[in-house]
Amino acid sequence: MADLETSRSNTKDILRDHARRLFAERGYEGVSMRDIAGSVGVQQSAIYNHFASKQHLLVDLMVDHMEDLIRSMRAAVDFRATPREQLESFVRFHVNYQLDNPDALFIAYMELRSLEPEGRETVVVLRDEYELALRGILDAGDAAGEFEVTNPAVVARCILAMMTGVTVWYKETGPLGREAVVDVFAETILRSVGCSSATAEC
Amino acid sequence: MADLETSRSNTKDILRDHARRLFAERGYEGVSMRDIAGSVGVQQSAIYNHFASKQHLLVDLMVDHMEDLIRSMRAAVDFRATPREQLESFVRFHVNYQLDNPDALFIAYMELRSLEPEGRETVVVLRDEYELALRGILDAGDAAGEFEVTNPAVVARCILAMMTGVTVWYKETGPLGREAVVDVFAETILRSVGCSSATAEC
DNA sequence: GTCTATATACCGATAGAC
DNA sequence: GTCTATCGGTATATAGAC
Repeated sequence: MADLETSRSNTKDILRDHARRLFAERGYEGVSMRDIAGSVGVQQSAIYNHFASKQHLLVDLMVDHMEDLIRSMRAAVDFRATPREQLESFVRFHVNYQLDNPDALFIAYMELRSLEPEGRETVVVLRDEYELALRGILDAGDAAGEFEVTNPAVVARCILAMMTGVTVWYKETGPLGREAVVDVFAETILRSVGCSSATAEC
Repeated sequence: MADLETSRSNTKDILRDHARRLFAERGYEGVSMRDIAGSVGVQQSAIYNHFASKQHLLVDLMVDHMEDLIRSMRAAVDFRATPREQLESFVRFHVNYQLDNPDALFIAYMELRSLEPEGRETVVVLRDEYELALRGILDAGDAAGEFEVTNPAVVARCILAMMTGVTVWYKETGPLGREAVVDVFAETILRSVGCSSATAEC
């Protein structure tokens, strides 16, 4: 299909790319349809040929992102491995994904409040699905005696919050390389569940 | 001073309380001066008797919050104690403060982008001061051999992100008590620096 | 599918009466 | 110090020419 190859450069996709960046930078409420159109180089009314409203544009971005995130996570984590290996894979996947797609993840985390009830419910279901995958790893590790986790539900949210925050401060141009950051996260999080690569426990 | 006793119920303080809640719920850009005034029960123009602009109102909220946060942290953490005790005090203080003042902390974390350069610089200095206090504890513990921290600067930010995220999901009315949440944070974070109350190491 | 022009509503901020 | 009234500007969304 030739269409698939050129779909990345059609107006709709370009609009999505610019809207994603602007929403992440200034927030949904802080960006106008004129801002998005101006960034792309079209008139404001042209957006309505591709999205029914500003709200539909936000929902489109968030749902597509969550579906891609879950799909990618499932491809990156081998759920037949040991809980320790699953957790390390999950963390390394998530931090890398976060650094590759900082805007999409930041929006998914922050702009739930800007969604009207219908779209909000759809996104929350997807977010819970992702969170439950991590919680399942913690539960399994706890049951197998590999981890020491007082409360898997709380710890899962702590771990996600810690990782999601990385985009707030990490700059690719800074003194710290990406691999080093990923390593620190993997080590810190494995330690936090009582499981360190430096100990014999795991 | 009788003035101090009644200052909590004057119009300016009431405006601050309502603005803080609304900014946290919908974001700075998502709240209008009419929204704030309507919530308090005055006309929009009355706000300008107390704050020069919407931006001044935001800066006022953020600076006051950061100063109170730092003052309270210094009162709660005994910097003559061992690094382990300092870290546990810091974490327990922060999570409790976060649960007592979820809106103020959420705004300080999220609305830096809504600040114009002048106010932004003021708030960033205060935020760095707070972050450096935590980083100092990690450095001291690392130097004393009590902690295993690969990169104190990164870990300090991880710990803060983890704690700041608690307000996103924690509901006081939920199944988990506040003390239990604070305990999980203290335990998880001490573990993440290679230091657990269950081990002989600390 | 993009344009210009416009409808309708709301925005932050100010002026002046009381 | 709060009110009513209003200014100039911008918001989302739509209509209709091309």
